[in-house]
Amino acid sequence: MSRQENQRSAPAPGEGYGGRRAAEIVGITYRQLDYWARTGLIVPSLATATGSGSRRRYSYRDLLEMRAVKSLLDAGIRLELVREVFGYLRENLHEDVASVNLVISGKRSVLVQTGDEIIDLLAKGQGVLNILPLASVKAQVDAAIIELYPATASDADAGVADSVATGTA
Amino acid sequence: MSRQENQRSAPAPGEGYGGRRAAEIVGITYRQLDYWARTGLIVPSLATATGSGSRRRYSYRDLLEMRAVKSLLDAGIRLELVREVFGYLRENLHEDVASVNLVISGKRSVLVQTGDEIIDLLAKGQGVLNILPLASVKAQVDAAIIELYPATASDADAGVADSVATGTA
DNA sequence: GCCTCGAATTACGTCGATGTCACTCTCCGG
DNA sequence: CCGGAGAGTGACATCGACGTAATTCGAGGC
Repeated sequence: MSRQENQRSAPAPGEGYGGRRAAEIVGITYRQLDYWARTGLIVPSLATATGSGSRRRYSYRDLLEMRAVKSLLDAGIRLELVREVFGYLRENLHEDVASVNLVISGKRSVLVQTGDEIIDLLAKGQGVLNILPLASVKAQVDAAIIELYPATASDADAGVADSVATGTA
Repeated sequence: MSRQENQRSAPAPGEGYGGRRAAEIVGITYRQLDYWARTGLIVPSLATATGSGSRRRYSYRDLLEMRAVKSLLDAGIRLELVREVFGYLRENLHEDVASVNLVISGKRSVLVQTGDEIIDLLAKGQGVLNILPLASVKAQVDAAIIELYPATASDADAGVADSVATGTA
């Protein structure tokens, strides 16, 4: 939406991330990436697969989404719920990725900034709250890129390089 | 642990809840109750099954635990994680059920009282937090008992009858 | 333009968490 | 003491979310 990243028939090499690379960076298996792409959970936005032998191309933003999915899975959340959430998340996710928490309350999802809002939800809501700090998602992706492919680390937009110093692997 | 509720060979009729009843009150299918009992997730504490034709007997506390499980499932959490959590929960669950929140942070679980503690966990933790208010669990069980079987409603210990007024079904 | 390498695809298997259904056995009332 | 109702059991099927292995086919190097 900001750069010239509309679907191009031939993305420049080195632009975006291939399937295997993306899976490695995010920390999932290739099979998961493939399954997610086929079932429409995370479709590569630079280039989708067009048959055997073609290449998927994932944007940096795609990596963030995939990492968010993995974090939710690691937290014991079913993929089914993740699917529902991401419909909402994609519409409401802007550039302020690093300062927002995703809160899943039953069927609804909200993006909140402060912890006080969470306490509000806790007081009013009857059920379970699932909270994902998006800052950690970005930090983990950036750390993985730098560790695995330092050359392409420029994809992470500038100004957040300081928050990566915590990643250790 | 407080009353004389050790395993008795013949529990008095009307004491505790049978399998079908328990499932109805908690709001799960009988198959789920059965599966949970077989796999050791929630074992009826008054009388376990001893073969075809025998009867399971669930205590009120069992109902609370099952309702907690259902709430977590409804929130999109995998049963596998629930199993891990309940090992901890059973050890640390006291009479203050109505004022505590269960917080699942990765592999660890904690019981917290105030919302401030949750914000602390949010700031320090890297991953997802799952929060279950136990008060709502008790409220839902009590409401269901009163609506379905008002005669046996004395099983819910006194002093909480006021908190049931919110239940509507 | 061909050839190979790597990425996608297909086919098949698996495992957990149930739904369905027929069957068996215990308990309780008559 | 006997019969039926109801509760647990077993066998089988299902569905999502992958794992594994073999197969295919586009894309870039020569």
